[in-house]
Amino acid sequence: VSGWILHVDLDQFLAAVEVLRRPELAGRPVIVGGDGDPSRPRQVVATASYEARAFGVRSGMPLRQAARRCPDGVFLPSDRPAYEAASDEVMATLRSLGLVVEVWGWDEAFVGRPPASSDGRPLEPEEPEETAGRIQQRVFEETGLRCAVGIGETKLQAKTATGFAKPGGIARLTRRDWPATMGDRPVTALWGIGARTAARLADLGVRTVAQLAAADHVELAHRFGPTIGPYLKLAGLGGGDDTLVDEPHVARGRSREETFEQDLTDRADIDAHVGRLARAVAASVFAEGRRVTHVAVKVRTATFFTRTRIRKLPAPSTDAEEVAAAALSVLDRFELDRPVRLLGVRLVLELPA
DNA sequence: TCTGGGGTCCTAGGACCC
DNA sequence: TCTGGGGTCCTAGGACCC
Repeated sequence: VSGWILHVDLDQFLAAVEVLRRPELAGRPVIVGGDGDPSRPRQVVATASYEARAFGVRSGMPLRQAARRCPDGVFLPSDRPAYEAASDEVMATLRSLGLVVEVWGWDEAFVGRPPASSDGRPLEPEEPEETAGRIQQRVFEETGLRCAVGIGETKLQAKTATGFAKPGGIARLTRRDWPATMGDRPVTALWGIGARTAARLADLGVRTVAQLAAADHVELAHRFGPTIGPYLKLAGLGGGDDTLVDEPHVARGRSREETFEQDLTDRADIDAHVGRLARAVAASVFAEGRRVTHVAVKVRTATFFTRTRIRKLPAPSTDAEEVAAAALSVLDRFELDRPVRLLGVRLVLELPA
């Protein structure tokens, strides 16, 4: 692409989709997550509308806690197919504007203007804010959804700028104003740096973005490895990837996991659930013509102790019964002597030639 | 009022071979 | 018998993101 990278992020995506099909919910605190019943445990908030966030409801919060904070909230079950359909519509709208689109999850995309239109004519130069405005207008017209747009020279700058644009605005962040805008912020303000990495950086005396930008890259490589180490310093400088890949994403794996409302203690139950999960994931990948190379099983006990084991199949498989049998054999390698809270099956997929 | 589900990528260490 | 590297494959776990 030429020039700018834009990052498009849909506002309160799941809640917005729900309000679209139930307009009477507009302006009300809407909380999407689990099966929508906040009286049941072991479910969390997927997305809260801004009205609900005003009550302190956040993503990842247990639904029961959300219900306490926001007793008049409208609790709705998570409806994946609806969100996938809405997401597809948004991405199609972005492409219809002649933009290069790299999809980044349900509710995000990096986009850029190609150097020439599809008929080969060079495009007129345009200020990125103008492009951003057209994106917001068209996405709203076509889908009824609002989005924030960040503008930068790299993906990191654009994505960071989006944080300043929410909700519904446009913001630009460049190499030039990066130090003044980001320098004093904690390193966790950077995409890809979480609490763990921040704690390890703090051991080196690095707490702010400016300190990270000035850190010794040899020391970072030594402490964090040859890939992550150099990336950290680059992130401190606001640099990094500035290319867009508009090929459709090819999934590396697919998984299904389930937290049980009541812990499982009976081995026959555990086997039955693992078999069921394995067959379900296998069916969904075989429906897309993919082959399975590895089968992984995840077990979380009542104490939240979580372990994963994985086995490579002798040859790539398209046989659901073989996958289920492999999952059960992997399960056999666990010591199942504690009540089980969660079971999961993940399949690693062969990359298409 | 304990802690979802679905992903991706990276690193470390052991096994094994030359 | 001991010792050394390098390289690849495999699994487990860590970390992060939406």
